[in-house]
Amino acid sequence: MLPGSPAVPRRPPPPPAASQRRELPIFQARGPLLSQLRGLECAVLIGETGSGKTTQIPQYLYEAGIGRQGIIAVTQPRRVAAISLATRVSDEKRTELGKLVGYTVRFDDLTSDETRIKFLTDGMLLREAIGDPILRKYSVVILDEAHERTIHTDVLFGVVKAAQKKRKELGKLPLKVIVMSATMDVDQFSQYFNGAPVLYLEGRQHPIQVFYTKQPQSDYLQAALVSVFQIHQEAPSSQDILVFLTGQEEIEAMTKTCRDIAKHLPDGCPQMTVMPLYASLPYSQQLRVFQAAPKGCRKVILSTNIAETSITISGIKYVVDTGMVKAKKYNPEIGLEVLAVQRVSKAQAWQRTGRAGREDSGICYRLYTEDEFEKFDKMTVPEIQRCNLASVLLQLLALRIPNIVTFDFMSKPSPDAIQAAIEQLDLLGAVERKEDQLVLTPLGRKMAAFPLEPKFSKTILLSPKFHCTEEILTIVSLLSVDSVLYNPPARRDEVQSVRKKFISSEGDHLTLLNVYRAFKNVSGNKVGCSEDPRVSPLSLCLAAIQLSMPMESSRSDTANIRRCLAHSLFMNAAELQPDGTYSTVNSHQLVAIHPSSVLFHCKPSCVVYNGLLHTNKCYMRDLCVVDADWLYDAAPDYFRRKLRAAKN
DNA sequence: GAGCACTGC
Repeated sequence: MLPGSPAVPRRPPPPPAASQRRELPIFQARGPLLSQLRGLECAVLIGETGSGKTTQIPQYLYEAGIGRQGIIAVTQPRRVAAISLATRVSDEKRTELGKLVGYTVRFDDLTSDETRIKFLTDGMLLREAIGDPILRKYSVVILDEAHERTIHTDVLFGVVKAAQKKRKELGKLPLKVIVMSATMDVDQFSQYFNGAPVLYLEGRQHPIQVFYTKQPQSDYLQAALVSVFQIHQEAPSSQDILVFLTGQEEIEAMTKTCRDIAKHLPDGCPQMTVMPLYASLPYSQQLRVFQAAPKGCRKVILSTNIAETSITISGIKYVVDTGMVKAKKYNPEIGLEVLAVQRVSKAQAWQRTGRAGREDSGICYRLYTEDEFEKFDKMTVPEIQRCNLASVLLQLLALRIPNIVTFDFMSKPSPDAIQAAIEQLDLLGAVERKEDQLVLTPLGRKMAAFPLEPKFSKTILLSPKFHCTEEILTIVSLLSVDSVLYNPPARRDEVQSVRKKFISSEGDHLTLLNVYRAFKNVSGNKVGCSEDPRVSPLSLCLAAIQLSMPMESSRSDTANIRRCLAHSLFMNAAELQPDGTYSTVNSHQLVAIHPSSVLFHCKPSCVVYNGLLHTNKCYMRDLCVVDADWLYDAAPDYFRRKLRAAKN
């Protein structure tokens, strides 16, 4: 019921002595590697997992005096990785974390004037670039895990390339760029960085046998179940199994089925302990996958793609890959996110396979035929080509990029997606045309200061007008933490009944506010007491205070809060139709209230929502009941245009 | 009428 904890970094194993650092495969290559890197502006470094590249390269550079004039930055897609790597490297250097070696992630900065090796999230370096587009603090930027192609890494490619060029023109200290990746996309990286040399590092991956099915499988769940129990009957009980499935619902159902079957196994068959693993699972339950099963008992982990990259489990001998993943696509025409079960890419399949060979040789069962595999896409489509670009566009404009359409993307987003993002920012009042160039308005510049989606930044910035800044800050903070109302299928009734106590007939935003107020009372009035530091009310308050916003409370007047939401979410409005369905004001799309909404069983005549998600149906999520009049007041021009369009 | 991959600022 209450906020679940974030993935707190686990303390890494004790630092290896200098001799152990020398045993890493990469140590053999130290000399030649350094002499090459010393002379290069750009390099692409390819290394398997376990090569030690992420922990050692920054140290080698530092020890060899390369880049000592500035800071060596190492970016990571995930906070946990940035923090644990910094901890690891500072231990190896036998220094205190935050001195020579430090890290910066959102709301958590452990660096000092002495810091020379800095681990940070890719998004964080991008944010720093807004204040300093040529990254003058840094002498070296290492973009790690580049093959993951997160939207932030992709934008950083363009930013560091531009910074490098600019610094050269200005005759400043050169910026060295090192792209680190697993064995894919090599040519693309090298080409993009003007033919940068590719250096290969030996890994320490163990051999993995890969098996395909002989026939295509019509039911991958059934096939997975059969595989698990076949392995279970044949393999020694100390060898654990990791199964890749697509989502929470599916994983919970399969967990139950496996447990039921495991209860009725024939004599002589080992015990089995089945554990689900997905991101919205509370942290305490996620932790269970790291505990070794008792002797004579096999661990079977049923996971989403979270175990592909974010969570590494030791002791996995068998991987069962269904070849399916649930992933988001974005349709810019109607601003619709589609979440659908689809085939993985070849790269993803290899990533999954690799999870079987971390400590010893492994075995991977692919529940598809080799012919099917050959038809998979080579790479996963980069995130920048399948999501809403409003946030990124706002950041690029804050970076004063002269022209978004000609920005040097490694993989260009579609013109439609860029256009949709421009329109979205225009509706929010964040952009304007000046001398035929798109620039931020003063409001847009303030919006870029918040580490939030533009529509939520706008809501906060509007809140003083409605005298409800305190409430809006709370609501926006809670919206950004997905575990406030943790709701696993098994405990759904229980959660629903608890939530009933706090339900507001005015919608989900106000229900969240009620929950928070109740939580605050029982937990001793600590503002910002959310266990999840990612977006705490406190940290957003700080951002608001920096913009000198008055911290007013509307107290029991919820109409003002709803007015404020209507004024910032007017482009996400839907009206009840005579036939009982809902239709969006913007594109007359047929939509429904998501079952997780407190308004699911209600029929308010007019609502605004945070976003649409298409799964089996097109659902509105996070709704607030509003007056139709407020919408018109919020954006008269917009609604006049809509009316005209409707008449034509 | 009935359901939510994964990150990140």
